[in-house]
Amino acid sequence: MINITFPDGAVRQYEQGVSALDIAKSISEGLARKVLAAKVNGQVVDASRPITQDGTLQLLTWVDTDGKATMWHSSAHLMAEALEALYPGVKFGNGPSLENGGFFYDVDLDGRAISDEDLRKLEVKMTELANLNSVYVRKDVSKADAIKYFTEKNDPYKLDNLQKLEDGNITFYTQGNFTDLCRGPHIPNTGFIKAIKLTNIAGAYWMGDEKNKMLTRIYGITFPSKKELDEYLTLLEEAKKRDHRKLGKELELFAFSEKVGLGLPLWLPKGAMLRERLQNFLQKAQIESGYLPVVTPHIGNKNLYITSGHYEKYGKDSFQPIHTPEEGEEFMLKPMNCPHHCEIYKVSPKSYKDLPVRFAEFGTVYRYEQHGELHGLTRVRGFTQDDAHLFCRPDQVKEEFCKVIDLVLYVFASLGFDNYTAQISLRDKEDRAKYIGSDENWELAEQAIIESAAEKGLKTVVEYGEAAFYGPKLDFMVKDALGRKWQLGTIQVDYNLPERFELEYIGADNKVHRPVMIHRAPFGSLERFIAVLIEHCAGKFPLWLTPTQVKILPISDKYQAYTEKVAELLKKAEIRAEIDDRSEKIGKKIRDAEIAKVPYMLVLGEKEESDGKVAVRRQAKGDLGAMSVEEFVSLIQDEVANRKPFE
RNA sequence: GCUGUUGUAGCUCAGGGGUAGAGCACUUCCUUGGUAAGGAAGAGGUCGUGAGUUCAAUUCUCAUCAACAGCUCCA
Repeated sequence: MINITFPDGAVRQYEQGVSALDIAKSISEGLARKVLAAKVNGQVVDASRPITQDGTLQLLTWVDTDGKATMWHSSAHLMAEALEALYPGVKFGNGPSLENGGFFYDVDLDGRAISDEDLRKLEVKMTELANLNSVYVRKDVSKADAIKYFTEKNDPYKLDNLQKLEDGNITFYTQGNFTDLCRGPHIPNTGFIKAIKLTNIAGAYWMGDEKNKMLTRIYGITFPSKKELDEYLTLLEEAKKRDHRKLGKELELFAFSEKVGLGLPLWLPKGAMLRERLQNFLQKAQIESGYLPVVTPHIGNKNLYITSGHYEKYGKDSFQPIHTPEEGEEFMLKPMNCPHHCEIYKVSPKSYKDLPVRFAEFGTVYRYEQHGELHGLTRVRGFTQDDAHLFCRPDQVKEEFCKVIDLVLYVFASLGFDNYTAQISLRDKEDRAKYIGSDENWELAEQAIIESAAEKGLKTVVEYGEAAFYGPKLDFMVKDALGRKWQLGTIQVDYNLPERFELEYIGADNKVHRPVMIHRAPFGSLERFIAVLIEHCAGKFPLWLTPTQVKILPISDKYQAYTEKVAELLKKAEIRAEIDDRSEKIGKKIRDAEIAKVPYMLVLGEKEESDGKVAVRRQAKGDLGAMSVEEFVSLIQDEVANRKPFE
């Protein structure tokens, strides 16, 4: 007999070799019908796997993240089975479940194109196969047998995968007529898959390497019932409504023009003013924290970037140099502010007493981003970084770094961003050739980041290979409406550029020393930050940022004089108000203001004029009743001063 | 850059080998209406661009540009 400990702490005895499914059945048949997989001693396994020794057990159902992931992974196998039935000879790459929900399978269709119509046929086939309740059967195989199987099947990708696996550690899973190389686990049988939606088709390089063949990637998602699928589809629709590209157009914040150029955003008046408020907000905080504003030009001599190393690394990803007609000198559109700031540092000799110095600039930079990468405001070719470079003594690095973390967290908190991930981005463990500088300096920089993050009690994840070429980073990652991850704030410790630019200061020992540089940008770029902000608040900006704070809605033009008087009072109180004096009914004016997501509406008619009041309506909430203009002004000013989120 | 999809009015979209349509927005007129759409009339498009097939192309074919989804990249 073995002892099984349940999540609630209860311990029960079972016969050795009992499966999670058996245990579920012993509790209730109903539960057994819902079990997708099991977590035994913290490891997710098939519910049918025999348990041979004492341990903890958690039965995984649809409510568990691991349960969902298992179901989606099994769905990928189901799709593969359907593909093989419809397209004999199809070759399979990898088919995992996805963190954001669903699964994909990369397949080689041998040049055949697949259309949306084909996806519908594939869904039908999958449903047909799912209804057969085929059991997912696990089988240990030797490497030789596995190679034989896929050689006969003529599947080079599976053979590729097999190469990396060790003998004795290889399993096949078979359901119905389909067998796959897979470590599992899987759901008990295909019957659990009740609702299927194949969402889209895209290309993907084999093993993620652009030198390899591009396979067809088919995305899908499945659910244990039709109802859940419908809910998912509704949620997707809602997410699309938050898309900053859609809202940016609707709210007249920014636009793009083919004539101006790809990835070069045009800020419309409302967007530009919002941007400026954001900029002023941060500038104020920075000045309070001892930053010194600097301004540098939009172009710089190519030699500047050769010195920094950016030219060698990113020359191809920059706009090509501009040549001066007389001297033949080469100038580049500024892709980074740091080299300029290094030169500012060098303008005057520095003493250890001068440090740290903190140069801040809302610097607009230009990068030749790959055509296919351009995406709304999140990935553009011209953007403004809320950049600053801190030059400090080695003994000051940690303190300065911690202060920057505080600033980033202050910015995020002020805007109600709480779903971020703090990511420590380190060097690639294998490929060190991508980076400049000595191992010693890298280790110092990495240590400084890790220690500072720990000191601030930040919950972090470590990602290897995500560092900048000159140093490691602490990145603040946020997801957009459609679940895509973007880097916003970033803090980087850099021992390398000071060396390349030969930056110096005179120490207390009267000797020459090298400062350490911290690169940092709490927003990252204003463009990307605003994009994420738009999606975060679904276009309903906090009152302190929103372009139009108040819409004044007279009932009819009889109240024009009173309307103008109210507008004048609001203007004096620095409240951004607009009058809707169209010859429309009040219902229409309200509807339009609601759709424009204007936070406050003032309805002005006979009653208000005679009482000297305003009838206040809050967007999405409705009538708040009448109050005096003074009361309304202090209501607004209070909300602005506290930087309340819109709700 | 790669793979796939799309490209019709300011916006959202329908249509289809015989040179175009809806709703919203816009303009004018009527209406002066109390918390999410009052009525009427009007204006607006060489159907992304270029070439080919055809008596005829916005519709079919090819190329090109752009947008979208994903991959690769991201100082």
